[in-house]
Amino acid sequence: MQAPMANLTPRQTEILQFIEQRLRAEGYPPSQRDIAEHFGFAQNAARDHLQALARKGEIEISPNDARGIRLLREQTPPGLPLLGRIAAGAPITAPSNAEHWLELDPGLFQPRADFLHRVDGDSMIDAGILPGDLVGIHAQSEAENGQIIAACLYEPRGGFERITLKRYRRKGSVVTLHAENPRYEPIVIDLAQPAEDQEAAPFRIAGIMGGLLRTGAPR
Amino acid sequence: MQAPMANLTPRQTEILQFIEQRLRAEGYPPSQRDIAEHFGFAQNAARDHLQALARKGEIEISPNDARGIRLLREQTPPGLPLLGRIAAGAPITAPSNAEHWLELDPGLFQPRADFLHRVDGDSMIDAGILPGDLVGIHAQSEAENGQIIAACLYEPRGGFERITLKRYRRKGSVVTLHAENPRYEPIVIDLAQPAEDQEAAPFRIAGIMGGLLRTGAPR
DNA sequence: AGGACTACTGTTCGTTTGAACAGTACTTGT
DNA sequence: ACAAGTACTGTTCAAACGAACAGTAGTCCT
Repeated sequence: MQAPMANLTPRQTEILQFIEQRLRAEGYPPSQRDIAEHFGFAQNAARDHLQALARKGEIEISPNDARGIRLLREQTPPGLPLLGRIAAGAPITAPSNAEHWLELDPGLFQPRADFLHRVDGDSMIDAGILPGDLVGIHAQSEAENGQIIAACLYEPRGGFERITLKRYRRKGSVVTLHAENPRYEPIVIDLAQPAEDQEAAPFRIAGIMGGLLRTGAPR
Repeated sequence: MQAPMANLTPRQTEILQFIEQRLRAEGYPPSQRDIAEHFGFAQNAARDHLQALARKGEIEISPNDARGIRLLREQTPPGLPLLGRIAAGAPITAPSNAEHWLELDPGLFQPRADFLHRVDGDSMIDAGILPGDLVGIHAQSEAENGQIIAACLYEPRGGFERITLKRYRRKGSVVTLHAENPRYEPIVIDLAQPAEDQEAAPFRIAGIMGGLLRTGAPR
C-alpha cells in the first residue's frame, strides 16, 4: 500500500534534493527553468525529470501551475523508533521492529539516540531509571567500563532477543552486567569460554544510553 | 531590531492566512490571481495587499518570480521553553524567562507540558529524578494530594522566585511539600496563618509534573 | 536484436503570471 | 483641510512558465 521508496537514479535524487533545498531556502518550489539553469541543461530535461519523479511517486505536479510541485515523501519529521522485542538476527536498528515512532529530536540525547527502548523492570531504579521510562540508545557495538548499555540477550524460550539495560564492566575476557538494584544479581559472561551450553552468542551490545524520557509523572 | 508584529488590518490578516493555508495544502504559495479569485477581487488588489504585507514585514516578495512569496513570521516550531529563575511577579509561562527552547513535542508528556524545568538538586532522587534532569511541567495552579508539583518559592535573599520540585500533600489548611530524599526535611505551610514573618506569599503552585527528559547517561 | 528507460537538445506555442499606470471611494491621523 | 493609508476596479504588456512535438545517445534487460 505504501509507496515503494526510491529506485531513484542518482540524477533524479539530485534533482529531488535540489527541489527540497530550494523549498526550504525560498519558501516556494523552483520552476522547471530554475532547475534546468541550476544543472546546466535545457528546460525539457527538467520537465522529463519531474515527470519521472512524479511517476515514481516522489512528487505531484499540478498541471499548468507555475512551480506546481508538491513533495509527497517529504519531511521525515525527525523522530525516533520505539523498539520492542527484537527478532533474533534482525539488525537492531531495523525500523520494522518499531512499536511506535515518536516525534523527538535524536540530538536531544547525548550521544545522539538512534532508537528508544521501553524499560520494563525496576532493575535500574538506583540509576533513576524507572519501569516504563523510554531510554534513548545510541547504537554501537562496544562500550566503556561503567557505561549503561542496552544489552541484547537471547531468550531461550521464545527464540527472540530482548533488550535489557545494564551497567557494563569488563575485566579481561570477563564481562559483568550489573543491575542498579541490590535485589538483582549481576550477569557474568566469560567471552573466553564460548558456546558452553548456549547455542548462539548469549549477549551483545546494542548500544549505549544517551538519555531518558519519562512520559508521565510517577504515581 | 525585531519586527513589530502586526498592526495588520483584518483584511490583510485574512490574506496572510489564506497564503499560509494554501502553502500547507498545496506545498507552494498561491499566485496573485489565485488570491484575487479566492476573495473575489481583481488581481491588482491582491498585489496591493501583498505589497502592504511585505512593507509590514510579514512576507518577502521575489520580484518577477511566479508565486514568489516567502513567509517571514511563520512557523513556531512546536517546542518547549526551558525556564530558569523566575523574576518575582512575572508569569511563569512568560517565554521571556526562557533559558533555551527545545524542539520537543509538548504532547509527549502527560499531562501535556507547557514548559521545562531543570532539576538542580538531589531532593527528588527517590522518585527517579536526578540533578540535571529536565522535567516537563503542565502549568496549573492547583494540585491533588500525592502529585509532584513545581512549587514556586520566594527566595528572600535575591528577590526572585525559584522553582522546586516537591510532592504535594494538603490536609485542611496545612500544605506539606515533601522531598523524595530522607536527607531533606519537608516544608510545612499553614495557609490559615498568612503573612507571619514573610512579606509575600511564600509559595504557589506553578504546575504539575508531566514527565521527564534526561539528556545524557548518568555518570 | 528489440523494447523500455534514462538523460538529455532544440524549438514552438499558449497560458500564467507579475508589473505598471491610471483612477475611485472611504477612513484615519495631524 | 490635507496627506497617508486602505481597499479596491480596469487595462495593458512583457517576462516567466508549463506543455507539446521531434530527435539523439546510452544503458539495461530478456
